[in-house]
Amino acid sequence: MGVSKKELFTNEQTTLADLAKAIAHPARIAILQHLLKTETCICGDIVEVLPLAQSTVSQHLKELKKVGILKGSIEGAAICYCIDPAVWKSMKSVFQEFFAELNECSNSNCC
Amino acid sequence: MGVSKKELFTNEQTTLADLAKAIAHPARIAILQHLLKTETCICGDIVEVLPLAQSTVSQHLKELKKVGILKGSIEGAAICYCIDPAVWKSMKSVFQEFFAELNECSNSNCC
DNA sequence: CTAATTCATCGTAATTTTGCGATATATTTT
DNA sequence: AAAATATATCGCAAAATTACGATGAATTAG
Repeated sequence: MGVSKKELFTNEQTTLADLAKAIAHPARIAILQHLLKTETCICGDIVEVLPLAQSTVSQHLKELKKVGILKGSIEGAAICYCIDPAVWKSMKSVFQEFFAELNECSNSNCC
Repeated sequence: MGVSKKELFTNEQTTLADLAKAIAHPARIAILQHLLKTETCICGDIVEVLPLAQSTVSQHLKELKKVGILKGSIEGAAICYCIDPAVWKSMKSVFQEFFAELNECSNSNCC
């Protein structure tokens, strides 16, 4: 049974896994890259740059909002989506620290 | 319909998404952390450090092998799992470059 | 006020992921 | 050769993800 066993892992492990999951879809990468490229917030043209239906894009935006990378603010009829720089930097650190942990293997038997 | 539309995205986007997906589960983070902590390859005690069945752990190992972070070598009756330092470093770079792309938003209307 | 626009949510369906037990395969031990 | 050990794979079931169209809610335009 595909029961979720996430309660059996540490907070650090589930946090990193959740952050990774947030960017574990090309559509969400595309959304973030578009925001990074334009260097500003997006007020209404996200759906146009993605080959997906509006409702699907909205779901992906929701997942990015869930981990806090994106924040949306109401701007009249439109909603502006921005990358939260603080969360972005914190995410960057989390990944950086994880990837920094590698030391070369000292076991001459297998590496 | 949950159709996969990954062919509609760039290689860069799907590559990053696939790498993120590889570490998007606490069990796989735990496996990697254990390897990082012991600073050597693991020959046979992976299942013991995880709260999951042997077959489930084997599946998670398979997913890590799929993106190349892990490589396994037969060592008698056991199989030794090692982090591939080259793949690890390349992964580190991919994430680093992605996270380095942030410039502060220049739109004073919303940020 | 009404129509149009923008985005979220709901309902539904297909797909993928997660997990386990059972079984298969390979090696070592006895 | 037989038993024990280690790991992979199969088959299945539950859950999560992905996607879409339809609908709802809020705002702006006319």
